[in-house]
Amino acid sequence: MSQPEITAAPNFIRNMIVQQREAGQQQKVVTRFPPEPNGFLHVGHAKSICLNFGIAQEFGGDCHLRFDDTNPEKENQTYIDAIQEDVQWLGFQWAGKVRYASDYFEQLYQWAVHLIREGKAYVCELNAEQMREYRGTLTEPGKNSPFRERSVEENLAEFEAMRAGTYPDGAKVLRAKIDMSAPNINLRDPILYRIRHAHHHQTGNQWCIYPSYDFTHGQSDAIEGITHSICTLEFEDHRPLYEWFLNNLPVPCKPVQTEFARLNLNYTVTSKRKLKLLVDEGIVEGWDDPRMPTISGMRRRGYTPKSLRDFCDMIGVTRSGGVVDINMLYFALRNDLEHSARRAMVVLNPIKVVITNWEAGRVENLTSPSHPAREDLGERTLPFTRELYIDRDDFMEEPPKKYFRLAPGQEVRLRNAWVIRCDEVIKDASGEIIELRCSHDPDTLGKNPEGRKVKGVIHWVSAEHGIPAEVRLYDNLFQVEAPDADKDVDFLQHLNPESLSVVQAVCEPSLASAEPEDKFQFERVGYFCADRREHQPGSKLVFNRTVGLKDSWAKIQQKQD
RNA sequence: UGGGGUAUCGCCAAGUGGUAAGGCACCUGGUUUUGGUCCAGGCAUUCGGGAGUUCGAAUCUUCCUACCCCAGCCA
Repeated sequence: MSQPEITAAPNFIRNMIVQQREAGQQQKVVTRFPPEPNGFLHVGHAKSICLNFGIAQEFGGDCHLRFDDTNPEKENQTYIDAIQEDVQWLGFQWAGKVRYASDYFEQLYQWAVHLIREGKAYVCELNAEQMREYRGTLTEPGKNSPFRERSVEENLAEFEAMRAGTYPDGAKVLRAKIDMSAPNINLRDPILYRIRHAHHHQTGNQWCIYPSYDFTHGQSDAIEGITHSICTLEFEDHRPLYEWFLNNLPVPCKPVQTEFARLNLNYTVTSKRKLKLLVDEGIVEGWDDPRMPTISGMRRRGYTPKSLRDFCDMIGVTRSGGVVDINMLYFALRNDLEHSARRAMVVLNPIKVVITNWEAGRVENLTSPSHPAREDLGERTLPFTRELYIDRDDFMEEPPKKYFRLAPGQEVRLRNAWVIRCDEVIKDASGEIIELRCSHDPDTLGKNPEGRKVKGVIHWVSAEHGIPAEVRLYDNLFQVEAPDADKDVDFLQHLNPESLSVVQAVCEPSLASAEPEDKFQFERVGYFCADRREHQPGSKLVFNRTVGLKDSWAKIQQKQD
């Protein structure tokens, strides 16, 4: 059986590259994925990763991993390590070594000096508040800084003094001299360098001035020979500035910036600030909490790299900003897991069943394929005994119409085993059902009973052989489609109080040897993944619910209500 | 009210002057020892709105409307 392939549709960026190649303009393709190491990567980054690495792959080019590390106060090595792990886990490998914008600090400094010499940059001593006033507003032009016309010599000396550590944080900045009345605010003499007496994770205490994003990104692209600098829409306004630097500096080449719409997913927040808040406030257990839309969270939840890649292929790449339905993600997930996950029977909410016409002590070792369509996955043994557990959901004392499961006097198929009939319901003093007494039809193993149709099939586990496991049932972290849509309502108000519930389940014995990150379909229930951090084979079993199976019975029930 | 963008089915998205692909979701049937998977079928006389050009427009022109981004010494 082959797995259905989801292939990337052509998009405007790929089309552009194809056209460039046909026109003989751009033979080589070099892209880059440029995260700032100030947080963990999330599903939105996955889209960018798949795009940048995917294009390089498709056109036989390279994709670099470059940390955009120009703000030492917010960045650290933990993020750098996590980001690399995430990219590789997703299935991509960058060309050459990991790169850092900070590798280019000296070159950037020299280029800043070049601009000063050309009379295109100056040291400004306006403080932050004054700077804001001078900048003007969206509708009013700004006005020139009183420091704008300093001499080249003075600017050179001042900039050198900035680098030398002569001034405290915030005292002065280096600005480009462009146009304070430009309708595009980014062109109103943007800041090139600011003073930050901070330790940098890569360059240590070598620098106390740090270049801004705008002064760093395009030039870094040029240094690396990037041909296509792909970024999200909010940087579109920066493109004139990106090009201004490339046009005014002796750079080795001129990369071209192209923007696409970032991913929005309903029931999800994808803002680093908000994700960090969830972590810092202890609302989730960390960046890799299985409820987080971070790549590491999704990994721990049980997503496969392929499911994420498929999802990115499905949603496409455009310039129109929409909101993708999370069901698309779930589809890509289930689609991959359906094919790759081994099957197992696990009872989440056990109720005891006694097979009255089965001798105590008798054990029948039944077997079942680990996957209905993949012999290569082997089979497992399912011991059948007099006492079993089934799920409480699979029994109803007063079943509604179309309920195919177990009910008094009604028959049901035990998956991979016999058909049983419920003869008696045992309750405790409070009226709660504690046991079902059933009889099995010994002539129904591997074949249908004669003369009657048994439609329902339920899963079960031997009470004697079943093994306990902690099962974590995850659901959406937010209960509304757009948690951060309303600026006046804190997005935390929309947290789903039932995003996690923990149950003690009983598993079929084969699960005892599951390794961390092994993925299973608990038949009729959903897909589960042995927890990467806490699951211990043979001793402490911990499974995370990745996503439930589609449940058409639930739909029927809803309609009946 | 300045600048930059975007508008095609509930959602994503092809389409670039020749008469609306596909996927998700949803709905019908069929198969099935998972109410899963799979299979078959259905699901935009219409492309944000108006006017115009044309034999012919989602695609061209024009006017309008809605929404998104920008006033960090963040990226």
